[in-house]
Amino acid sequence: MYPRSRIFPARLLHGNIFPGTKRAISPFSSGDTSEPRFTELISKQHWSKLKPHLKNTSPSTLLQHLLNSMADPDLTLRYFKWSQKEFNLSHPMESTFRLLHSLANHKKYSRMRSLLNGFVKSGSSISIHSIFHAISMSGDSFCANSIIADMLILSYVYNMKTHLGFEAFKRAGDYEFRLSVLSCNPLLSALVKESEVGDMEYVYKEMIRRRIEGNVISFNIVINGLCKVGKLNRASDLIEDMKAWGISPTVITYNTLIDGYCKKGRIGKMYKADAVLKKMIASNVRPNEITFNILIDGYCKDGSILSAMKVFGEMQNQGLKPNVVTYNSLINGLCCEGRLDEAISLQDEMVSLGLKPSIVTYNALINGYCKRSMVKEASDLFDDIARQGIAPSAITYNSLIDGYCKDGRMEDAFGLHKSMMERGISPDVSTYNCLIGGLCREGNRKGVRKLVDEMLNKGLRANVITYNILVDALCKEGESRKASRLLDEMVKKGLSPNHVTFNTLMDGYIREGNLKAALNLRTRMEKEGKQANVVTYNVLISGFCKKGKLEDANGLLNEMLEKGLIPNRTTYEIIKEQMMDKGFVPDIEGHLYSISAYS
DNA sequence: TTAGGGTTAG
Repeated sequence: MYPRSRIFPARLLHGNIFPGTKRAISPFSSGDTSEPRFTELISKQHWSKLKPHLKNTSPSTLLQHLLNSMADPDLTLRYFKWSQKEFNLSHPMESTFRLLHSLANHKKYSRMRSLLNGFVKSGSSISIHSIFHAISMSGDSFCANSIIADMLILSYVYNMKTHLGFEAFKRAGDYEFRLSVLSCNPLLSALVKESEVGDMEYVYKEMIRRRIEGNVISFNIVINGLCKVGKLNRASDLIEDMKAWGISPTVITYNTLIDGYCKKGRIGKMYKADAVLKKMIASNVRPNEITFNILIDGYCKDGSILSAMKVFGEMQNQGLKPNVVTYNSLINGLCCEGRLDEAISLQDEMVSLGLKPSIVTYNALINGYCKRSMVKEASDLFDDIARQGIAPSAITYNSLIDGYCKDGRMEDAFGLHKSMMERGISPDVSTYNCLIGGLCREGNRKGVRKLVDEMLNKGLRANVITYNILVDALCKEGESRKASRLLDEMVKKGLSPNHVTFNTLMDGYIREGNLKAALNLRTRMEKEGKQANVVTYNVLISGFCKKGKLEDANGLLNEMLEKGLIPNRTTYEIIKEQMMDKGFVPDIEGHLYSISAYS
């Protein structure tokens, strides 16, 4: 059963093998009658009696002997753990894997997991290659090799060392270790959570190539990953693929795709989400509470409370009970539209149904008050929830801090920042973004610099929003050149500028009359795969208007409509104030009438 | 080991 003859030359096992160890004092040397005594001491955990013997023999030597003597792996493991702790040492990796092989051969899987967890936690800098080499050299059971490798990957993932788990997954192919869904699914899931969707796709493809049998959960995770990065068609196709593999999509599969359309879909996304719902029903998969919650939230975020309310009614017609999440989505939707009275009525309704508002409910309401400049009400609600014994979250603080900042009450905002730290809630990047935004509005450059330094000193990294705030502030101060340097800096730091970044800087160029720079920036943005959106068009149309190039502005307007982009209030204000009031009637057939709706 | 709600930027 043990591979010693193959792996370890005989002379290593039977001779005086360990440097500094004399044969005479080796506890298991041949003819030594004390072997049963040692195993007895270990099994009875008489460590104090065992310890004196380890003055002459190194703890690792004893471990080697236990492994060679084919002692009960439980006993060896017990000694392994005690000796590591007692002598604050790490046994050689080879011994660890010989022990793992022994445990695998006895099907002691939970013991293996715990041993591997310890190995992974010890954070050794040994390469995956060396580890896998050690695994294959310390046992001759092909099956045990694979089980150890599988569990090792799982340990990496559980200990938040996903990159090592991924590396091990890649290398496992070279050693022909056969992995299973037990490690692959958690690895796929961790990669999605860490936004490493490219790596997730690699794992998925390799699973197929290596014939690792995935299950419905594997597909659900991959579909979720694809949805998170907006690859909705691919996600949709995968549902067909899984059917072809004989795996039936579940309610979770469909919910994931519906949520993908709600959150990442483009034009007509709610129509597409609804189409998935219909397909799901046609496949005899019944929607559950979560399906309805996803749709309700989707309609709310799409600005259609009316549709959300219809779905809310349909959900109840189907005999499904709305829960806290359902109400939170609706309350937040109403708050975002400034319909606070209705939001509060819904809160009353949920309480009357026996549902307890959560911190998420209160955060939505606090934010709603702040957005309508009702900072007093927001702050009263903040105090009220504290009195109820509900712990505010970082988001609660951030919402109120932002409310104070936008109200110009920077002292109060910093007071809350201080008190959140006193309560043990760490300010995050959003907290700093709110405060930095407040100081920018005041034109307090020195304060901004100090705050950015404080944030970085805390180990927090500026994100895209931080940069966008700073870019905007510089543009508003007429320093678009400096702002463009910030754009380069963020790219250098590995952040990818988004629509807001480009549109803000474009707006800065337009303010300074530099239409050419704005148009160049649009080209750069599209080269980077970001198509102009409504805000981009508004900025550029306004830029042309300011230069008196109304025909060009009209051309852009048509281009925007042809792309299916829906003009917003700002678009119509530009049309009215910068075109029509100047006697130019834009040629945008059929769309002109909408202007009256905004005026 | 898989799905849903709350904060910050144009």
